[in-house]
Formats: sequence, C-alpha cells, structure tokens
Amino acid sequence: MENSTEQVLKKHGLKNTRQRNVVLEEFFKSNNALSQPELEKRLKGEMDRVTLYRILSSFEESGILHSILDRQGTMNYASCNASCSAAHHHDEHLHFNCDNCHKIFCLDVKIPAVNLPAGFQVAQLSLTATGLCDTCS
Amino acid sequence: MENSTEQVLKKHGLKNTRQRNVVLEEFFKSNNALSQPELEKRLKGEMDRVTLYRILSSFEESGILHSILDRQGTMNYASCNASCSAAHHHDEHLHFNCDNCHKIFCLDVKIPAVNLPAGFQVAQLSLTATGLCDTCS
DNA sequence: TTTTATATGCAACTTTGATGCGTTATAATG
DNA sequence: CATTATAACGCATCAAAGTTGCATATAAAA
Repeated sequence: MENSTEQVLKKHGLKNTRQRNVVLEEFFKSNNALSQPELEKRLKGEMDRVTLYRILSSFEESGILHSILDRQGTMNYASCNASCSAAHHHDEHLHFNCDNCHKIFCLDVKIPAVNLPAGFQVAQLSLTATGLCDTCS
Repeated sequence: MENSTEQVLKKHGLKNTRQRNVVLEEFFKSNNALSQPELEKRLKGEMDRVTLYRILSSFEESGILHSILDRQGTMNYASCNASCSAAHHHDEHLHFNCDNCHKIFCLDVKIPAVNLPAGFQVAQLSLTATGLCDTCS
C-alpha cells in the first residue's frame, strides 16, 4: 500500500526514494512555507546537505514546490497548487512575510494588473507583503 | 569648490571620504540599480571589499540608497528619491527585473492596494516584475 | 535476478556577507 | 597651522549558502 508522498512522486514522474519522501513529509506537516536553513536543520542526519538542495530544485522543476525569496534573501519553498507544472508555476498570489515569527504564507490574493511604461514587457509579477500574521497580531 | 557627491554626503551627515565619493559616483553615472557583485567588480582596487559593504549599508541607513533583492537573491542598490530618510524609505514603486540584461529598474508605478484575509496586518508592500526592459524588447 | 540509469554521499570549492582589531584619515578645536 | 579625538578603512579570519565532480548505492525496468 502506498502512502500519499509516494503518490505525489509517482504523479510527477520522480523516483521513489527515502530522502524524497522525508522532504515531502515536512511540507505535508506544515501549513506555511519552509526555508532552506529550517529544512536543513530539521533533516539533519536524514540526508546530506547537497541531496536536500538537489531534491528541492527537482521538486520545483517538476511543479511540486514553488520557491519564494524572503526579504533577507533566504530561499523558501511552499507546496504548489494543482495547476502548477514544470513548464509554468501558478504562484501569482501574495506572499506574506511575518515580521515577528518570520514565517511565510501564501495568501489567496490576486495580484492586480498594472500599467507599465512603454517598452517594458512583463512576464511575471510578484507581490510581497510584510507585517504581522494572523497569529502574531 | 565642492562637487555633487560631496554635497550629498554632507547633507546626510556622513564624513567625506574618498571611498564614499567613489561609490556615489557609480550611482550618479548609472540610471538603473547596481548589484553588490557588479559594484565590487567595478571598484576592485579602489577599496576593500568590506569597506564597500559598510558604505552601502551606511548609505541605506541614511537614506541615500535603497536596497532591492532580485529574484536570484543578490542585493541591488538604487538612489532614493528626495523624500527618503533614515527613518523611512519611500521605495513603494515597482521594481522591474529584466530577464535579458538582468538590470533592475525602479519604475514610477504605484503599488495598488490589496485586501488581506482577517488578522493579517500589512506594514509594507513590494511589487516586482520580470520580463524585458525597454532596450531589450 | 540482472541491468541500467538515476540518486545519493562525500570532498572540495565559490560567493556573499560578517566581525575584531590595529592603522589611517577626517574634521573639529586650540 | 598643529593637535587630537573619533570615525572610517584595510586586513585577517570566519560562517553560511550554494555548486560541482566523482565514486557508490539504489530504484525500476528488462
């Protein structure tokens, strides 16, 4: 009998390894984005540091996770919604950085359209807010 | 007779040093944001790497520059407009990252207001676009 | 069960950034 | 103009984040 992390890997055509399942578990357990340093801390002993980096980028490429850079410049990862694919990430929602607990939340807020000066062609828009999250405020 | 970089330093209460004038020159010559690595390359030989870091943060603190993190996670700096101060940066405009030349432009586009879920208090909003700039498109 | 391709672990390296400390230079004062 | 206190600078050192090459281990297919 297969558990859900194995199903996700299979669905995205990724080999079913112990390390990948362990990483995926962490995202299933969490309701907010996880930073690379936080993941590294949690998974110390479970796998090599390099393996974690490689798993995170392969998950991003195959549309399991999307990456978010917080304002300190550290990489964070969050689960993609069902419509994400390798070709295109649908992460055009607002990313909220809490100034207190430093967690990052993907909020279901559409990014409004903007008018750019002539000659500028927009490929992607990203909107980030800082402040206090619902538990910290 | 004083040149303009010296005037800027004086206005912001910073000591008038050769190194600070050299850094400020670079921003006067450029019409887009400059990344830390780019600055380091241009000023190699002019000053120590650490000095550049310290100058950039002191310029940011005193409201001469504001910092922008690009999507690769590298720090970029751009001139502030006149209303910036140590206490508060008025950099609530759109930052445009060109996918081709990788330059960053501060565009005069106001960030539209958004409705957040209950409990989330916004302190700052930042809007970033990627795509092709006016010279690359 | 064997084979083959992929994933992992390890070592080494690069880049970005920070810190402590002795030395130099600015700018205020006599 | 000379003196001096303070702030800035340069150098050495260190840490964190991320990358690369290669040998070994392990899924999954034959």
